[in-house]
Amino acid sequence: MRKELDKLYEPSRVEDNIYKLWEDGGYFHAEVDRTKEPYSMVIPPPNITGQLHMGHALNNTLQDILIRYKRMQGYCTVWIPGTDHASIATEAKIVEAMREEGLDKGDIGRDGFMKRAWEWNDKYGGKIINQLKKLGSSCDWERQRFTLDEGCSKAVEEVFIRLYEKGLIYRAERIINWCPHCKTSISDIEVEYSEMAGHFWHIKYPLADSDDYLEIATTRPETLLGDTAVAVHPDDERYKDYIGKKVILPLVNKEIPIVADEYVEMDFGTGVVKITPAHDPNDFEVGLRHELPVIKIMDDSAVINENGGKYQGLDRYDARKKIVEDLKAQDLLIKIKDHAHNVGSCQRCNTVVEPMASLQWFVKMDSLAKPAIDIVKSGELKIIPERLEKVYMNWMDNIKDWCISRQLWWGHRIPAYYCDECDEVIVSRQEPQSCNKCGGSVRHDEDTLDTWFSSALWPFSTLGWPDKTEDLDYFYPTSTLVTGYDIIFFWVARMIFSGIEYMGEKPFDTVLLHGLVRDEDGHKMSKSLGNGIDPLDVIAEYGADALRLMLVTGNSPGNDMRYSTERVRSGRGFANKLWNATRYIMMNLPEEMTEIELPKKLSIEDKWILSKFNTLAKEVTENLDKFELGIAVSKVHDFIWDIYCDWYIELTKPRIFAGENTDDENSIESARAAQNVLVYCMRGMLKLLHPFMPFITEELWQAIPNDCESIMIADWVEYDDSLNFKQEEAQFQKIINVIKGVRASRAEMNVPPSKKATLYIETDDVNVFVEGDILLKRLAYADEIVVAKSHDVSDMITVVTDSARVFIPLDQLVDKKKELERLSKDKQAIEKDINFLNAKLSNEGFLNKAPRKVVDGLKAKLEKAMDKNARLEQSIKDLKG
RNA sequence: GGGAGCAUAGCUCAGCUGGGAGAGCACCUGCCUUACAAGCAGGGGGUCAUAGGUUCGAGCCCUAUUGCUCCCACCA
Repeated sequence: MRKELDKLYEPSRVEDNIYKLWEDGGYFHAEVDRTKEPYSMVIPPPNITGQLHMGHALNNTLQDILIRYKRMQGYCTVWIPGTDHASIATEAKIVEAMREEGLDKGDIGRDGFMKRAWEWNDKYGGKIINQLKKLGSSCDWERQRFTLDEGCSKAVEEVFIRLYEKGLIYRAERIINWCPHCKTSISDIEVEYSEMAGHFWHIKYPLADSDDYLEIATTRPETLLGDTAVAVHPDDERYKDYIGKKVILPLVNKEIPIVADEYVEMDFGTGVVKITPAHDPNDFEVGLRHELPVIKIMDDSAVINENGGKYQGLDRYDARKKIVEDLKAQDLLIKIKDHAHNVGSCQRCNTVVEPMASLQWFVKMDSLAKPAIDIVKSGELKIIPERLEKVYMNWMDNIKDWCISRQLWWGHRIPAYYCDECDEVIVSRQEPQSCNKCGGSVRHDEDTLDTWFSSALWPFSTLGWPDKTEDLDYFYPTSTLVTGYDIIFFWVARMIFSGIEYMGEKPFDTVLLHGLVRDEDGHKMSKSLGNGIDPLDVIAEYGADALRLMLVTGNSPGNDMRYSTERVRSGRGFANKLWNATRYIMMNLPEEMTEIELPKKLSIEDKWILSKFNTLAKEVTENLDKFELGIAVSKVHDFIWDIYCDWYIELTKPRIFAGENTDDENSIESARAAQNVLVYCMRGMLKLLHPFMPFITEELWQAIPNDCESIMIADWVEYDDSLNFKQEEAQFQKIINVIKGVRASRAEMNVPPSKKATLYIETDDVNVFVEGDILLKRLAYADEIVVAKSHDVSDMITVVTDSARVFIPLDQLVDKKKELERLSKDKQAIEKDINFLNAKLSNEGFLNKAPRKVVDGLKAKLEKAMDKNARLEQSIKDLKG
């Protein structure tokens, strides 16, 4: 007995089982197969602290569509999953958890902390992986990786050492961004700037040798504690005479020089700038040029340190307040002006970052950036959409050295060792016993590396690098990288230069960038706003397929989209539609029909749909190859709903019902043909839809007669030229036009379907309409069809198409005046068309320059319009009698 | 300061190499027609932001303008 399908599709009852079937069947895993073309992707590894959010859902839906499509096409596919240790985010969470127990990092020490962190990873790291499965992601779970696992760590260490040996990694004192909350340095791109209302404090800096003073404007008065000079522009006439003299630093009462530096802009502020080399990147540069001392005035928590004199121990903002008060008291404050300026905050914790001079590790970017620019410029590595290439280029062109050391414990520890005796720096794979220069004792660098340092290696570290593995050899470079445009700098760019540097080859052929998923009102979904929608809730209520469909429909590369419950619902509606279409097939399929084969004798509507399906398969394939996923899925959706369900299924009903309980061989044969075509097209549609909606298509595939045992839809749809029936398609369109015309007329007059009528069809295509007799009866609500070259009738409702006139004898409804009005209206419309077409076709410029195809298309249209017009004229004449 | 995107039906958005404007939802009318009322049939609704230009032809290409959004940048 066949499994009977329920009336409603309930995704929650099938999705988990289906996923298990795939996993158990090893469907997602592929060993290297050199007889096949490889297609590989690496997942953007979600953070172990993370919860699946809509961004992940979109990202992984797109990837899953691509990998399933390629897998079906017969590529040897691999999609490598994994997670990111997310050093700063994870460490922050653990510290927070510890705080609740009344502990801090110092209490438990580095080893104790690491133990906790690994426990955290064991406990929560797998969570998001399971959530990805709910979405249907067909990752190769046997190849799952973690940025801190042994292999990835080995890759990180190898890269660090190689770059160091090449002179591309160096350690130096530079101004870095310091987060006083996370208590670590962060890189430039981890700082987010926002405009804030602030002030300009105009302060007197008295000259040392006179009563005169210089007026200085600053937005951060507290930094004056670290001033070691003031600067003016060398060409500034106002201050020329002051250069080389000294001012007395207010409150600190220390003499500092007045220097000339072109960095100062004469037109801005007062034209005099205080120089605080330890707390401003520009001032740091000025300081280097003038050999100024670098005085740090804050500690790790942005509290004023011993260099701040009486302000020591005050938080930076309290110090600001106090300093302003003191300046005022000493009559050194000239004025306070409102001033909006950009303030940088830590991307993780939103604390205002403090620029600070600090000894850190950096990656030298110049030589790494160049080939990474060239490879995109040359088109060897494609970025989709193309316009985002500019964003990439702009960043790469202006790239600065990358601060990679972090004062955190959760991460890859920097493989550098320092000699206590002679300050020798040793970078080595193995911990040295003693200094190789002086024999003194060494200590390991306390710091770890930026999380993105390890993610940058992801496309090859996951394939086994630095070992020469078969996976690496076969699958690298990977094929497509799918990620959000918001991490072009953090990740994409760094993977590109890393791939080129270490592998000598780009990390992927194509980057497919998508946008953000916003909430229904267009706002960014965020935890702090509390407007995030949990994909798992959506999946539980509507099914993963519905969510996936919503996410991919109308999605175009690089564009943001809005989450829409309404559209998820229509996704579920579509799943149900497909479910019921299959249900219809199975309800009407004889039990003994377990295999299908396209019959030799196909009716006109069979050829019509097969031909249309064939075109669909071709187009969808083309769209997918161009990464036009949204367009592809719309086409499949529309075909299934509008062509297959609304037309073809209805067309099979009269044939299938006629084939039941009868001995008539023709009827049975016709019913069988319909059944075979129904299943044939359903198979094809399920295949085309499978990458987008894998669960329901799999479930239905197993319900219909298919050529596989249990596991999937193994292959993609092939375009089949023998199924191209252009002529039948055109002919059948004539029948459709008549059906539509009749329905429209009847609807206009509120005639219920239950009221049947004879249709008198007047046409030159008698055979076509005779063949469509049985269909017309059902779909155009007729009890009888009379087809002839001409009919001599009167007092009937008239429907005119481009190939026929149809007369409907609904006597009591016929109102000559109204009929005339309706036909005249039709005629007006068609005349407008004809005028338009004639105008175009008599335009010489158009005839000479437009492509042949377009001209021919319009000519054909004109011909049809003229046909229809002639019929309308005839009918109007008849009516007027 | 530099750069990018968006502006199309009441709402949310497609529109792939320029060839007579599309979908979903909403709305109106009629249908429980033996797959589906989460449905079916029929229908209304758009100066494609504005102004120029290129072209036989522009929602699409060019220029300018307006409005919204985003990214980048050290102006103290």
